[in-house]
Amino acid sequence: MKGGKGKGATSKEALKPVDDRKVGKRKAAAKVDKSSALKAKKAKKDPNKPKRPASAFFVFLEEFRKTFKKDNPHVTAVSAVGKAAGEKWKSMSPDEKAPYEAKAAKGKVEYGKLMNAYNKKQEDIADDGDEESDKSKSEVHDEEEDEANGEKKHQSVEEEEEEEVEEEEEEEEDDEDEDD
DNA sequence: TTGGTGATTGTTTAT
DNA sequence: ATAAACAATCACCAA
Repeated sequence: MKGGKGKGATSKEALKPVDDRKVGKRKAAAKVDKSSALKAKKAKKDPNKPKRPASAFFVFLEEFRKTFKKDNPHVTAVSAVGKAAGEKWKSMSPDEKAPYEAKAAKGKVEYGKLMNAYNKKQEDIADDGDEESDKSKSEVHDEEEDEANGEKKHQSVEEEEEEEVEEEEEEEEDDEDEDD
């Protein structure tokens, strides 16, 4: 065993300082921390900034909400669904989560493409320093094509799914008759 | 009227 | 590598 996979890194998992509800309200903090972004000049909002893909848990959560709502039409509290979903999520077996993870992984790939385009744009803006009006004449057509085309993500895609997960997701959209 | 909060976990990103 | 923030959702309360 020479190498051992231990790797230096702290083998100890002492990470997890924030165990509790986490920052509690990141929202509030986020607002306040604008300084980090506007430390430069103006907090430029990134309209192209791709939102983070839903994690496996969120994918499951969406569906779970549906079920939960059906069972508890009265309960509409987000916290109620979150707790129930989290509890069940941990109770779910890895195989059950597999399909959710698969979808999440896929979304992650697309996110990589968006990031590529976004990243490129950021660089473009950075070039000027101030994005601004005169640059606007450049116009931004959706420039996300070649680069995003089949760009293999450098991130190693571990395909350790020995289990054949049916990837055929048949979405039957049965019209739910909205009873009038 | 508007929007922020609450709660879950996972992923993403920046330092 | 680690810490922190953020991803969706929906009803309610405060200013």
